Amino acid sequence: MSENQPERLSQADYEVLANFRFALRQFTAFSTRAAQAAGLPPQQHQALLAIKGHAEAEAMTIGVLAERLLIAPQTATELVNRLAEAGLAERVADPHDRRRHALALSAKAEALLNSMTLVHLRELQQLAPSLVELLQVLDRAD
Amino acid sequence: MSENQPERLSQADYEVLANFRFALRQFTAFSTRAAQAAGLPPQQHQALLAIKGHAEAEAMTIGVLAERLLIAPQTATELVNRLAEAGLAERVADPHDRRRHALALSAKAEALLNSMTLVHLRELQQLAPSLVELLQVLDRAD
DNA sequence: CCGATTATATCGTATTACGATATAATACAA
DNA sequence: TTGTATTATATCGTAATACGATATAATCGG
Repeated sequence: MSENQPERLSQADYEVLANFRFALRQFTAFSTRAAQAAGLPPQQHQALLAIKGHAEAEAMTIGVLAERLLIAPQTATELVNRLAEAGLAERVADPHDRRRHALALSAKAEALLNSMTLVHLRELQQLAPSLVELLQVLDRAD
Repeated sequence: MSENQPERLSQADYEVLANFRFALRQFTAFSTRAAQAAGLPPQQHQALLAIKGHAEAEAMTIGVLAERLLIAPQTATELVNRLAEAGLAERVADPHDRRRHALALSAKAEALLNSMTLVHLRELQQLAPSLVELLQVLDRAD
């Protein structure tokens, strides 16, 4: 790829890809540690972010949450159960379609997510340059 | 962050971060599908890449594999057991330190990893522009 | 108004990672 | 050299969580 000949891979190609995956793992490990330090299983943090970070126009439902987290719908159900037990989110009946359950964050969840998001954005600002460089090396023809 | 005031987060900040995580999930989901289509559990694919993509100078051992995959050493042991059972890698006794086990890929593993890596690099070349843009939005002061 | 579809939920199970712990080899100090 | 700490890998039991199969309830389309 470094010579734009997709058929032949050099050792460097493997190394760049391996380094990219390592960088992604480090970021998610950072995120996991930050969530757990706040008393939050990482997937619950992801759910809070997905709910809060959803375009305000559309309603966030169990099904949409599943799509955004790339998990099966029944897994999203279970995840929302855990969020509810932890007092972080609750189901709000959708008056127009009583099959649907919209999701609302508690004040506690908003506060947690606020501080978590600050920390994550800062971390990403640190990581961004090297990630961008890795991505550009992947793309480079030389 | 979009105004470089780390104390206040806008809705857009949450959305950018949520979109970034979504993009990462999509990439790992792509990778998982590609691995499983090749008959490989995704973590075994990661292990092969980490072994192959390790700088040639240093030996790749169980412990180093654990560091690169960000897993506990005993988990790396179990992973290597599975790789060995699948005929993808084997332990090579280190003559200088008989506690250490170096790791060597089989021809089958090399072939699998070659085609997987080609597909991954192509996918990343597609994804790179939007990932870079997301990262730059995260960093932007406006 | 009825069969098909959609949204969510329940239950049992499988995978896999880890904590606690064990074993073997090496390092290093006295 | 010998004894003890340290390092590298391995074993075992357990816990977390995601999914397949399936169920239930609501809505849609004709």
